Amino acid sequence: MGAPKQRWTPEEEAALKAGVAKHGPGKWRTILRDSDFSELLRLRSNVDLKDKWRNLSVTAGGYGSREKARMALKKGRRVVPKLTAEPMDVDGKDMDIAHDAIIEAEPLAMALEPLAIEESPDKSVARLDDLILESYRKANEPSGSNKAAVAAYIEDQIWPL
Amino acid sequence: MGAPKQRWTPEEEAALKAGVAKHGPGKWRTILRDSDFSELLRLRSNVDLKDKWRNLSVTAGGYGSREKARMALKKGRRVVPKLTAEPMDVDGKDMDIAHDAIIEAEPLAMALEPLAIEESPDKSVARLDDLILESYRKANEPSGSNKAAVAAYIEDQIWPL
DNA sequence: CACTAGGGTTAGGGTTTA
DNA sequence: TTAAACCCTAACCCTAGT
Repeated sequence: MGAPKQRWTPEEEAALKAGVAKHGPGKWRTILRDSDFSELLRLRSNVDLKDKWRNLSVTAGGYGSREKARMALKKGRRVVPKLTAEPMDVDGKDMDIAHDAIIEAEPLAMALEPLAIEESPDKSVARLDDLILESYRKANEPSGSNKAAVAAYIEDQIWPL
Repeated sequence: MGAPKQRWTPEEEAALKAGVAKHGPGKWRTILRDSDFSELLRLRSNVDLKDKWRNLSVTAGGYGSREKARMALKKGRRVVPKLTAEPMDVDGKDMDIAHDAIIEAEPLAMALEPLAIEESPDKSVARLDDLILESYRKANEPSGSNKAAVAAYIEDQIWPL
């Protein structure tokens, strides 16, 4: 059998997040070709990136950081076979939209000028933009410095757990 | 207040084994959809099949109740990234390997590859036949139903003359 | 033909039950 | 206490649409 299963390392995860911050979500192949990330993500396909980003979006929805309302579920006697492994509505669509709004609002590469923080009632949005800018400023200073560190910086600041 | 556990019957177990022999391990949904097994496994989900197969694999290892061959597995790293449209290796070379593996496989549940039984009615069928019977023999005893009849039924469904 | 989006399925660690 | 059955969900697959 071919693929045992590849768990995402923190470095890969950070690289993906930085890549999305730079190019925007949906630009998986672009992120993969970007020399800033191609090394760290060399073992991942564009589809892998897409799937991982989806997972991140779902878990970032709050379940991950503060999950405890789980044991409330009760189990009933099964009468018919479980049709599918969870049809469940764990789609996370809402979260995806939120993320897209944040990231796509201003792909980092174009956002070197002061961000047009038109309104953004959600303060987390403004904070996010600042953090990305700051981290990339740092990234460009020490040439050839550790990309993973930069990405990890972004990660820790934005998605702390 | 609990979910009543539904123990696997010998018939279900035999159907699962036959299904794996026909489609290979990991094709749980395929096995479930196969009309040869859908009747017997109508109360089981694809995840149930997977879990049961795992249990069988552990048991087939021959470890006593006091042995535990727990998670000694380490995570290997994939060497090359999976391509978007990965070309599957279906040139028959793998079939030979799989065939050998099956013949030598003593813990039945260890490593089976899908076999194109319908396409290649050769002597490997007889080998498989023996394996299924053997594994079935291992499955239980006392219940009133006729085990041999069940096994014969399954075999007839899979390998009709 | 290459890529992405999104639903579906599997793998494997964790949890519960008997 | 243990093992079979069941749960959770990240990772991976399939495929329509572009």
